[in-house]
Amino acid sequence: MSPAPRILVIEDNADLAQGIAYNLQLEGYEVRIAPDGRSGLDAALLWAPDVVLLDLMLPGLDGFEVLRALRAKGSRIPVIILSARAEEADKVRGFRLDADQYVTKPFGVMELLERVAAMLRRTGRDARPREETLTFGDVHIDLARHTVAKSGKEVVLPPKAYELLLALLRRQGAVMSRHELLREVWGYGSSVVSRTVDTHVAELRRKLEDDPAAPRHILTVWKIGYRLTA
Amino acid sequence: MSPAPRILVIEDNADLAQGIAYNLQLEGYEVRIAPDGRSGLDAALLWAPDVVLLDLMLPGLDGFEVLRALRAKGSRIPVIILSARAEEADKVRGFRLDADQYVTKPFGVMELLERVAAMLRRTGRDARPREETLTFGDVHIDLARHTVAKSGKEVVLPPKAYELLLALLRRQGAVMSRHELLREVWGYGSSVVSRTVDTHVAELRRKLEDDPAAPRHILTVWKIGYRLTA
DNA sequence: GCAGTTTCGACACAACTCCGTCACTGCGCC
DNA sequence: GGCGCAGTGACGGAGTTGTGTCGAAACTGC
Repeated sequence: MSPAPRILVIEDNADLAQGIAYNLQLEGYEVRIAPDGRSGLDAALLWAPDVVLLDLMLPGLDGFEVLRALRAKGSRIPVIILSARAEEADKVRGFRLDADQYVTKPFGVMELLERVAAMLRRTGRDARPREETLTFGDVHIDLARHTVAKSGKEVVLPPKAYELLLALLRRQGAVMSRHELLREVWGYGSSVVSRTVDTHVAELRRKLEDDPAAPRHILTVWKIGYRLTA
Repeated sequence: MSPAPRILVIEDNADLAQGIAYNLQLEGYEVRIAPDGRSGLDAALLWAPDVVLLDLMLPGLDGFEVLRALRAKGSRIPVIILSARAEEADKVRGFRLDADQYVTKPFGVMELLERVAAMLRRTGRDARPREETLTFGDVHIDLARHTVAKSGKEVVLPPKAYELLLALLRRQGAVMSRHELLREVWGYGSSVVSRTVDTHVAELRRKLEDDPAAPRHILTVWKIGYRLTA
């Protein structure tokens, strides 16, 4: 097995960084955290990560400066910018400095993982003997092609439903509360409270269960949330 | 073994806080109590707990303000709100401020412990070599999946029965009075007096004992309460 | 502007909780 | 050892709570 892809997270908010790192590690990546621009830049140059997640608002050297310095040194490491500001100006500025992705906070973990995976696929660094396809029951999910098939027949899932499915699948077997799912898929700080999750779960059941009324894989756990089992 | 997860309890009711702290310590957590909003906020920022339990009605700085201040400082520590008010408005307000859980009083200790454990599991801070599965006889309980299985076959337990089972299991071997069980599972101040506990015990026996009429694990201790043995 | 998607409230329904009643069992007292 | 008393087990129905479903409104990307 070749070495795990390395992800550098440059983010000053320790809790957020930990959360991201944890989820990346779950995926089998090697993760390092840099709490400020200076150490982030050093790590990016010395540790040779395969992807950099870069917060824009950093103490000292800010994200833009880190990115500029990085490119000035000739590094072409793929950079995914994490930003609280959704402003167009920032986005343009980011891409001009050759950022590869731009994710605005709050973002869902699933979205981030998807982008990282896509990035690694693109650069060919994802050498892990990684299953590109997940399975439960007679449902197959092709991560690279972003498609879902039930007993060989392709099923079209809209973005939210797809991410919800991945979130449930990632914790295969474990219960996840509605709120937890909201955080993973919809992003932290999401204030959605109502039947939203249920609606999407219903959609998944409708499209993926043999008998949506008596689900065998996507199960509800009373007072707790949902659970997916193979 | 890595350091125990740290739990900060911000709660002005000393008895309640002590009770919660005691039970959390039993689980192996390091616990600190803050009796008001100001000291709670300080502790949350300086002591760096892994989870914060936050009462809403506090002297001085109230719970909402603490949470807001905490988030404003960029902290993303998971917060579980403890509230006497069950009103929807509060709940929405709490989630909007990015609370992670919302538990309304009166709550059972088991429920709280479950939520804390789930929270730590999610953030990956729970590095203790923690059993994810409990066993007695041919019954297995998977905490992460929130499922119970008897000789391999899954048994569906409603929330209260599940919590009751956990409560009994936690004190494996020791007798627990009905009153004690009420406090643990149903919450302090619970004034339930009648056959409630018995009913749920009966349900557990019905679903988990080979011969519910001659229980071998969930035993009655006359005039005292119940006891669970392996 | 349109088609597909997402959100969200309303309502019906299902699951669960609780508690009273009654029968029964274990225990002590005579 | 029988008798009465308290405590427990079993049962079922009323009430509560949480979930599934549906449809309309808001939104998004093209």
